[in-house]
Amino acid sequence: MTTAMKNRSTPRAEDTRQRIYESALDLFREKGFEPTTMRDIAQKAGVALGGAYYYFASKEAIVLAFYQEMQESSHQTVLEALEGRKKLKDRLRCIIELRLETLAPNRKFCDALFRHAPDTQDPLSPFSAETHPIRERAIEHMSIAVDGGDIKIPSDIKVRLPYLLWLFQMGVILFWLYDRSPRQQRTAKLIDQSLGLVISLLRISSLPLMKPLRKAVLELVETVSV
Amino acid sequence: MTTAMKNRSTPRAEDTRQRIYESALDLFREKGFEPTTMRDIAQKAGVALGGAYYYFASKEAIVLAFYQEMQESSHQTVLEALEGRKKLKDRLRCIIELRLETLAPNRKFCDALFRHAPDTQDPLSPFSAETHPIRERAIEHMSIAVDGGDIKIPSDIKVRLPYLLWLFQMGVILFWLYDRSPRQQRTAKLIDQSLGLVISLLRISSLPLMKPLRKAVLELVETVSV
DNA sequence: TTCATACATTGAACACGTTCAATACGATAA
DNA sequence: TTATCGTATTGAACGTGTTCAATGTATGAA
Repeated sequence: MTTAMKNRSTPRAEDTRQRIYESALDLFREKGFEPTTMRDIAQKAGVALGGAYYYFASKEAIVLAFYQEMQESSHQTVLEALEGRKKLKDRLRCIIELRLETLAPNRKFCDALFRHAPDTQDPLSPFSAETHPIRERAIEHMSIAVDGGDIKIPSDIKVRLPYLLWLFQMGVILFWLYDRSPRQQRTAKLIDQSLGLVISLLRISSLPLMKPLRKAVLELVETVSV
Repeated sequence: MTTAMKNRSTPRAEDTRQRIYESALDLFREKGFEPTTMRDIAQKAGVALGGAYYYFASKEAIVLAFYQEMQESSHQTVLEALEGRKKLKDRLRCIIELRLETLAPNRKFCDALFRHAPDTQDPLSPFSAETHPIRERAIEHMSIAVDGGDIKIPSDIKVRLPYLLWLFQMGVILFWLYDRSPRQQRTAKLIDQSLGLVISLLRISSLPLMKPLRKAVLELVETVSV
């Protein structure tokens, strides 16, 4: 949608779009998503109210544009950060912490991203068909992290593991968004503990004894995610 | 809040409140939460718009009242349904299926319950202090299910297990709410598979070998839920 | 009966996200 | 230069959830 619009758009239009986008993010960062009104955004960008809707389908679509841009611009950074790290635990931690660092200045409005999350039909849901490309790239990071890691993954769960790790990451982000503890200490603790658990589970999952359990988990994942 | 109001209220007022409540639920069931307007509700109840707000703090508060009422009225039913069932798997399935049956006619608007779920500060969140009493009763059901079940639970996880099972139940409900498959077949599958997995995990967790893993899980739960 | 008071009810008004018909603009063709 | 046409921009208007000052109403005291 965004791209299609870009093709036909004047440089001038692209400029207006950018002004609206950045005004919105500034205000979101300052006041949060809900307290910021579309009238605020339009005014700061120097356009009429309707102008904002010419470039963005809705207020939430602006946040989605941010989500998309963040995902795209993070690709290279993630690859570089993974260089030299061999332990899977470090590689996963690396991805998650990078993401939180990027999100940190935008913590006040990112909750809007999860507003319609469970509704997979909603275009703005992280699980929707519309956000599929964004999601795939995030999952790809997990895939890379696993492949270059030090832990042997049973072949049967290997296909779904990146998706599960992405889910895990989304959970951490969600927790972090609403973590009111000073300096988000609880999130730090959560990451430590849950990463340890994930690694333990992955190690254990290789035991021949665990085959039936692995299978049960996989079937469940299939049911949930198809 | 509701109770405090009840104490001082005239029978006439209680009648008005009930009319508003039932009109709202009727409309929610028919059209869903969002498409139903407070003006619709007021009109159907035969009061002015402001009247609805005299009895309910917000549109979502009406849904919360429903949630509360459902939880209260389900207590006896759950106890009776658990009678005679010995296998933990059956006991858990029983509770979950009862809940889904109760929710089924209201499926169209229950998504409103999860709208602010992750924000534990939001009074309407199932995780908030305000909804603590409702939550506790639901968790108590799980406690009863476990206690009367056929599976020996390690003492260290026994305290937190009911809470975890409640979380599990909430997850199932959330999945069911957005399950578009015919007759919600996917939810049925999910319940079967996940219950099997839960039981397997509980069995395994008793093995002495699993002590460190149990501990790791417990610490994580503590971090998340404090 | 009359008044006082607390409870109950009203509907206009507000701010919001969103829509849309009308208009301005700017590049291209004549 | 002028006319044309698709793009860009405008702001009034709509329907929404919510607020609130004003008004009505019943009940108990005098």
